[in-house]
Amino acid sequence: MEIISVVIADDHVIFRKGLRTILNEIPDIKVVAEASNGQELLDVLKDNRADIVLMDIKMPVMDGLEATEKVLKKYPGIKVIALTMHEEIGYFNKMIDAGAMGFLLKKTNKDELEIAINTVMSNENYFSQEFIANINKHTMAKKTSNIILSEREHEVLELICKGHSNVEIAKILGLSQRTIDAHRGRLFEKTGAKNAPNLVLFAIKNGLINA
Amino acid sequence: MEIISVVIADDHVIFRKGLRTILNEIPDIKVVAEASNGQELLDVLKDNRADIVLMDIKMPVMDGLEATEKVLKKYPGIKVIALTMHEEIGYFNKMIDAGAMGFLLKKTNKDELEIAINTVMSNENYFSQEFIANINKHTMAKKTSNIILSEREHEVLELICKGHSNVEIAKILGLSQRTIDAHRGRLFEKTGAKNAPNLVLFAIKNGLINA
DNA sequence: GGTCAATTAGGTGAAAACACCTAATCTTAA
DNA sequence: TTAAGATTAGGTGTTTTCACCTAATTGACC
Repeated sequence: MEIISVVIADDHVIFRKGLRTILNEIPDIKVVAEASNGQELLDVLKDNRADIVLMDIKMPVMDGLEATEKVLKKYPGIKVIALTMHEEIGYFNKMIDAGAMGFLLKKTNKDELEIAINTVMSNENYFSQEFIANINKHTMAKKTSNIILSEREHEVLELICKGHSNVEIAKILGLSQRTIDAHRGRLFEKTGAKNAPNLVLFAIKNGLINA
Repeated sequence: MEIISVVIADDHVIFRKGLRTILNEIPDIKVVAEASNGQELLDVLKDNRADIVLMDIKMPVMDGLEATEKVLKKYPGIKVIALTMHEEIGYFNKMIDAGAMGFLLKKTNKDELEIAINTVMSNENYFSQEFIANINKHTMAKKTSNIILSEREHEVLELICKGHSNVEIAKILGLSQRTIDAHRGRLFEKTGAKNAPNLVLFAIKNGLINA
């Protein structure tokens, strides 16, 4: 069995230390480098061969989404496992599109880390149980992933999230209230939401607006 | 100089490991125990003398707020330092009331940890720079930090965020619609929101609900 | 050239939200 | 013990939301 080289990308030094400590307890796994954001990750990968990147999503300078795309473009052999907080579940599809092969919650443990790393090393996807549970809940309820909003709908959604009424939005966009009403209705249809708060949550979960 | 005994309370094992690793690198500091929630913390304190508790706020079973109150009631000599994510800034005042003497962001480092621990050991408060900066930003913008919601208000807010109507919330809580209406009105007053979407954003920005 | 989706906009009407008011009860703190 | 805040609930009335319709225009795609 060969040694598996892991690079950690996370902006919290405490979390990196903890992850490194735990991973180094696992035989055949070695943490070769750490990075505190996507840009740093690209830099350290120039000097370090890596099999796995454990990637946080929210990072300053360059986030995990962009970093995943760039890393996989330059180093297609590297396998990216996303490490996400509960709240960032909305990024699931985006990270899949970017090429991530695994998804773990940050409250994971040594055993799951070992399983996840071994699974993706054999070219299979690994998604944590709790994560799948949440995804299913979302997809069941509102098929989050398939929803594609038009530009106008997106625009209206943003203004709704900011707390503007239909009349206000109409004024801002220079349209009739009835038009905004129609867009809103279509947003409800597409997202499965039944009122404005539902829409706000949807938008935040899917990273459509910055909270 | 005596050895400072530290207990860590956080539900993320990776974070605990990282914190322990970093703290053990500091001379005169020793991590004597870990707990994954408030209840466990109370249990481990029965068998371990502690000078400092590094306390996460969001924890299952018993959160950091309740745990801080109970710990300080039983062991008034212990100093609690809150370790918080960016989003939990809204709990600042509550933790102060509960008796926390320090506040650190989870993206802190070894040097700041050392300073914070030494500061509270000499009976002074320690609040991280970024934390103070954020508090100010919020207070400037909308006095976020001063806003303290009552239990009921918090409960109603959560249900509003989930997209429930007043009638539904009334049914869920077994109250009159008018009562929910009153609570909602008070939420508007306190938060400065003017409609439900505003409330949802407020709640998410202050970590009051999990998106 | 015809179909499809997006964008625009209107009518109607029920339901919900939101504003502004009073007021009783209860707990907690000064 | 009084004052303050939390929780409860009602009255009244305006505004907004949301549902369910139709329908014209535009641009894209096959």
